[in-house]
Amino acid sequence: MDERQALAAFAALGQEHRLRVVRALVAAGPDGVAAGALADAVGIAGNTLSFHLKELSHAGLVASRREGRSVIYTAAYAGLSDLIRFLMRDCCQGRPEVCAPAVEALALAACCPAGDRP
Amino acid sequence: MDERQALAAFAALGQEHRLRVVRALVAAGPDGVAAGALADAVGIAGNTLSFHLKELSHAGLVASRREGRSVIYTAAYAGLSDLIRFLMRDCCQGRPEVCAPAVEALALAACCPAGDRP
DNA sequence: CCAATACATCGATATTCGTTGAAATGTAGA
DNA sequence: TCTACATTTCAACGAATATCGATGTATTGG
Repeated sequence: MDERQALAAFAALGQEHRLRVVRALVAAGPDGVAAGALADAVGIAGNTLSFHLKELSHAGLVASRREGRSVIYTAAYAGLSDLIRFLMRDCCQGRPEVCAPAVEALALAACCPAGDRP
Repeated sequence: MDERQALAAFAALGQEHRLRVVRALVAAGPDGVAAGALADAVGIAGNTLSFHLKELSHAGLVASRREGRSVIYTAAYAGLSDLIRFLMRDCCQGRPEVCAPAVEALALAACCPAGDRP
């Protein structure tokens, strides 16, 4: 991932409705959510959502597939992971003790439903 | 971390010069970098950098301390970690096999200098 | 084929954001 | 104290962006 892609991704996430879309898709898992249902969940008009989904797609944060009349959107987990790696790359000058706790906390917290963690 | 903070953080990172500042600070480690040196590294005027640092500080992504005439900025590792956790919270509906590879890659990649990884 | 559903695109507008130049604040040495 | 240095604040301008309304495209069922 280069700086240009990372900028597009962070800028995409720095917008209320787009962040909600991505979080909804992250929580929904690989099954994804139809565009119409996303519009309801986020509370915006369909055309506005389309604009935001295009932005997210261009940033590599979501993917889409057509199913009948609906278009199903899913989170692009690889894109999210690349983004995080880009941000933390070469951190702490070879002194892992500085940021290892943060990474550890992430690994524990990321993949369990809320309330199901130690 | 709530949505408001996460939005501020992502919006802050979605700007070329601010992203470079954060990455420079992440790479610099806990010693930090003086504002003047940051301005040179990023290639912007001091007053413009001040504007961006204020934004980053308000988003909880950087911290600062005064040392003589200089103000030393450091990355707020806790803030970065919270942000990532917020983004990935409740992912993949309890099916960790979907995003575990991403988290694993991150843990391996984050805390080693480039070229020092398997 | 026609109508209805589900999304996407386009043009216009209003707001937000980043940069600049000038001035102010704070700190250290002569 | 006076001067130089380092950083911040402020007002204002130009550029980027989110939203809305209307229109366009694709898919399904009658």
